Amino acid sequence: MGTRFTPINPSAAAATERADAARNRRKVLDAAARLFAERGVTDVSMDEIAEAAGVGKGTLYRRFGDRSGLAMAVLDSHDRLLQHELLRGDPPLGPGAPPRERLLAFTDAMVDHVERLGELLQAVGSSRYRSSVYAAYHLHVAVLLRQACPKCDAPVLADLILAPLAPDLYRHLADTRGIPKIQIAAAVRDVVDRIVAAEPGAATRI
Amino acid sequence: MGTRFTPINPSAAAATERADAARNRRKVLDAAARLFAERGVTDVSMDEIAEAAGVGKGTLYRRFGDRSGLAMAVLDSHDRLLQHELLRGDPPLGPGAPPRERLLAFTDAMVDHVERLGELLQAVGSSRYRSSVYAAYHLHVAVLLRQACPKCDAPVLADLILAPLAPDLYRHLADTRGIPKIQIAAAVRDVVDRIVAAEPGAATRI
DNA sequence: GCGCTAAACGGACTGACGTCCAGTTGATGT
DNA sequence: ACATCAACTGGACGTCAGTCCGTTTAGCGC
Repeated sequence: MGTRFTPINPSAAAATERADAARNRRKVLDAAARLFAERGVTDVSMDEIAEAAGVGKGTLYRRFGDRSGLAMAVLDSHDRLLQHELLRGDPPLGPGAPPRERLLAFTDAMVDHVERLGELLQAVGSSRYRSSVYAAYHLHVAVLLRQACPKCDAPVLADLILAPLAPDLYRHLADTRGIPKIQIAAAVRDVVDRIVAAEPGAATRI
Repeated sequence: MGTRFTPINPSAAAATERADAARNRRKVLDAAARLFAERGVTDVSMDEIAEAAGVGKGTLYRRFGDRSGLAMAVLDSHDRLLQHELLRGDPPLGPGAPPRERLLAFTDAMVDHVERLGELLQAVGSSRYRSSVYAAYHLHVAVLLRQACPKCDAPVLADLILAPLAPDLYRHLADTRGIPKIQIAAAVRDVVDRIVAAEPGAATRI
């Protein structure tokens, strides 16, 4: 009687996914991405997405849990791309550069990410913190921090470094306060730089 | 035909507030505070609050705009208390201590604040950034930053310092990850310290 | 005291999220 | 091929946030 399948982790479904289920998942993701792009994330209802995808509401909710989960699934491909850059891309974003440079490249990339996808990220809301995507970014920062700043409390500090990149704050700064992206990115760089710079000789470690 | 009164700023109502309106405002705030405390913020519906307060739903929404606005109004007294400490309390939280010490005292106080009121703050959500309360905290930090770190981009940096104190993140760290409050507070202090410490001779300015 | 009017009141109404369950269908073993 | 069953499907339904508008009332000038 418990959960029969726990559709927890959405996009990359488990090994054996029934053909119709896979088809419907794609249809929903495509319809959602299209509607979100056309009319803005907040102005599209779940019913409309189900309708546009040609599936019932039950299906939609079964696969994606809730609105937040659907938003996460739509984001997934973008996040994978960025994760790929972090793990296998060219330095300084990818491996090979000193940790400080990689951290700075990472924050720049994240500012970009949030700039482009802020609306979707806002739709995800606080459940993002419990997602594997967030965990991956967190791990990335924590590992670099441990190298660049061995005495730091890297696991917690990593969250604090990610905090300024929260979509709510970013959109407040960019949209409401009208601060240009460059200036925000520079300020974030500055914070990271100051955190890491306190550690002497941290810049030459490859 | 426009907005007839713009009940924008809630709690401390404009000079001339009709007696029945004031009475109802109190009744709603009291009922909301009680229900929130008894059963948790997320488990109380707006209808229940209206019912418990003995007013109609229209009244509730007229005065507070939406759920977020009501949460902000309930928070207001707590925020006033903290603001009072910042402006007129004893050092290092209040005036008289060097800016670095005041900043550290402020972040400690905010961690406390979020620890106690996190649920309500989460109910407020991202509209908090547009509130006068946030503006006040922001100003406080920005002013101290300008003293402690003249070359910094204080206006933006102030937001970045406030970001780690976002209730979503705090509750994730504290509740989901189980990190003790002391450790979180220490990490936040550490960040601020590193931002400010880069500025030589900033610690002796009163 | 007595109308007058702007402001406040309250509950019916709308639309959206998320649940539930009875019916359907794709995969698997024989 | 076919039976079997777990997994999937879809739309009716419940709940709740937020809106609308006809009714009521507090404050005010006379």
